[in-house]
Amino acid sequence: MQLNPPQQEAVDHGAGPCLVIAGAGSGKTRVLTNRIERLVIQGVAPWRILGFTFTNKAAGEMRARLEASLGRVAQRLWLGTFHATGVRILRREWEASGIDRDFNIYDADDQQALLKRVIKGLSLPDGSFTPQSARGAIERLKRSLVRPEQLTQNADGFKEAQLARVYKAYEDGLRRAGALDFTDLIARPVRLFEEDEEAARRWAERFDYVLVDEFQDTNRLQMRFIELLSAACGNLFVVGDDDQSIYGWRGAEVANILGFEKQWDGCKVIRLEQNYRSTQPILEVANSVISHNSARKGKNLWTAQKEGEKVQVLTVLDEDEEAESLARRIRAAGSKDQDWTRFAVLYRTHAQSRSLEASLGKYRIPYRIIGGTRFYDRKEIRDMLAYLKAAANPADTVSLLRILNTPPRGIGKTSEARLLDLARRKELEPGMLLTAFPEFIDELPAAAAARMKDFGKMLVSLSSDPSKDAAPSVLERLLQKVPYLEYLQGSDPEQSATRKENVEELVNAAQAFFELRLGQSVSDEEREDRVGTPGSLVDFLADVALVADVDSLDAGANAVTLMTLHNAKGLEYDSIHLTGVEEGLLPHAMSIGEDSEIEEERRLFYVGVTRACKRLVISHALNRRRFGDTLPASPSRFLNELPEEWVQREGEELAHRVDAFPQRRQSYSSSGNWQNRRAGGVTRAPSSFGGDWNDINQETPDYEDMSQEDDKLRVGQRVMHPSLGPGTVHKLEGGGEKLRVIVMFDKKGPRKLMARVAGLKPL
DNA sequence: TAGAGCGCATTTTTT
DNA sequence: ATGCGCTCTA
Repeated sequence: MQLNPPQQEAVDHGAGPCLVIAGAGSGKTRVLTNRIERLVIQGVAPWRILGFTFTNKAAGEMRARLEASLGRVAQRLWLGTFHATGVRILRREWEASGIDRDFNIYDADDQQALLKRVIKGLSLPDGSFTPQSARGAIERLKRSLVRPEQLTQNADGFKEAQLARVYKAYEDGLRRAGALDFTDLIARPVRLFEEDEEAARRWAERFDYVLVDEFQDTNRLQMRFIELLSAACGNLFVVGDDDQSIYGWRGAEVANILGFEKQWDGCKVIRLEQNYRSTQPILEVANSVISHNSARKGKNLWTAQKEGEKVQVLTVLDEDEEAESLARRIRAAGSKDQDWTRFAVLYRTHAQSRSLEASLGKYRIPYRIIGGTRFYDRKEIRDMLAYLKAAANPADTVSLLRILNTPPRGIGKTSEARLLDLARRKELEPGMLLTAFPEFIDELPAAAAARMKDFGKMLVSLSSDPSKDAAPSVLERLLQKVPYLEYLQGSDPEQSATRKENVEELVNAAQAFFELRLGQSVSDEEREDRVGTPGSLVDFLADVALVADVDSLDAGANAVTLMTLHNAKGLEYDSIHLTGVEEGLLPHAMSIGEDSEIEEERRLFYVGVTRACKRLVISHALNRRRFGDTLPASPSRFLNELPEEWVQREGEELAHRVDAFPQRRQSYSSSGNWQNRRAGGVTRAPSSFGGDWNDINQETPDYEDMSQEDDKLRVGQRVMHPSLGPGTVHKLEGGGEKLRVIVMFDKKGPRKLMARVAGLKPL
């Protein structure tokens, strides 16, 4: 398909700043990829092009497309999220930034665990901060590049002085654990550039073209980052849609896009208003609703697809009926060709997925959920990762405390408190006491001391060198040494099966990651951004830290997709069911009041509507369960903003029935059962790593057998290769003449070799 | 120290 | 409804 004139103009834009206002479905991804392609073809070095995307997945897809047209050079493009790019820079600038080269990344959960400990330790008056509120406040400060010392000096009032203390202690905690939080990943490079002119110039001069996708959702800090990195070339090309700005709560500033023209002299503005995705009725609905917003550039999407069914608006009695009717519709529409990937069900909050899941399960429609409790957020996975992180870095106190007594090993709260106290007196991290200074532990009561020393030994034995040991091997050793699976068994039987599966998934993910690295030869330049030997524990942990759930959305699974409106950004489906369009939910109760917040909710609605290609069903229930009991719900104000000629309403008469609002309804699904369906129905992408590892035998290596099979090579043996250097045997495959060996080389990472010709010498 | 039992807040959205 | 943190008992 050919580009239309404004698209072509954007692709061909030369030097200088350019703002592309790209309406929903107007082909902005095509514009971005074609533009990068054009630049490279005209001779711009790929590594001098810097592109920011909103998710890792978007970056991956863009790179894949470019690889298809440009070939391998596309791998050298700087394409990624702000966070991933920040990490890349920090891996090279760790010294100048005053951080560890192999810094840890703390996510929201880790941050809160740390804050909880910090707040407790400061003994502030009557819980003036919850971990959540402190995290929010600190994040805002970091986004404005305010450091703890500055806040301490300029604290305005008692409350802020308290916050300054929390902030300071939190930063100390991060530093001692060698960790950065998400915001640091951008704030630290920005701070470096602002304080070190030379570094700022070095990095700005690295890039000839800077491109930003989803520009409407950038915050001030990210904007600063962009400015600094494009300062030398001035070729800043941003693409976005002010009507789709839905991350204001996370600090995103629509002002970045609304004021872009003014900020950048000689900025070219291009508008993409032809929509290639949706039919006319859908677009009419979208346009009509969004026109009620005032803070916008204003545009009118149009489509050549004049045919199309009207948008349906359904009134139903309650959420169970909503789920039921939606499942029936999907069943009817999808049973012909059984292609479930064409359908998506959207909602405002994750909690709404429960009844939807129940109905889909009942009708035997395969589905998967994006987000919610993300894979890497599950307790069992976090526990496993905490073990791995603590093994890699015992000073990571957040991880260490998480697993100190999980599974229970007789180190309870009292012992933990004593350990922390001892650590404070010795000015060492608790993990360092346990792993490196066991003699100090003897100062504690004997019984607990013995258990702690055992724990420390176990931790040390997991990996002799985390930056060289293969990630899957360490994980296997962990499962051998810690009776974690047995511990799961103890919990409620419904859940324990699922949890075990999840642990297996993690083992698979580690394995897949290792196999992915096996196939990659890493250039010296790329190695600068990496940490640890490819495929090693440290490498794995660094990769896992940045993964979000949308990133693992596996297009292969034939299933209906369930997700929040936020997760749906950038995606499209033939048929969209937009559920729970009620006051209090969309717009959400938390955002009713402020006009600007209502407008953001309206944009969220708009995003939902514009995901649909052919069919859009919007539903609202007259009763909704909240916090356990059922309350009446009124239709969303947005439903009054629809153009009636393009809409077909159904079930409206329900609202006038006397019995539509019963005092209190019992939930009629037999309680507790949806868990079951969830476990059966969810098809989870195995991991974020797309590596092809089918040809690899996944069995757990059997150490005994291997040593009998070949007396020279066995798993775990140290070997020397003429050109690849020293390494450790990771796995043996096949036998006799065909014996192949996977070796984890200290410098080069994993390689698969024919044993007969590899010329390996045992060490 | 661990597990049971009770009261309480929780649900907005996520890189 | 559920999950967490707190208290109390074995």
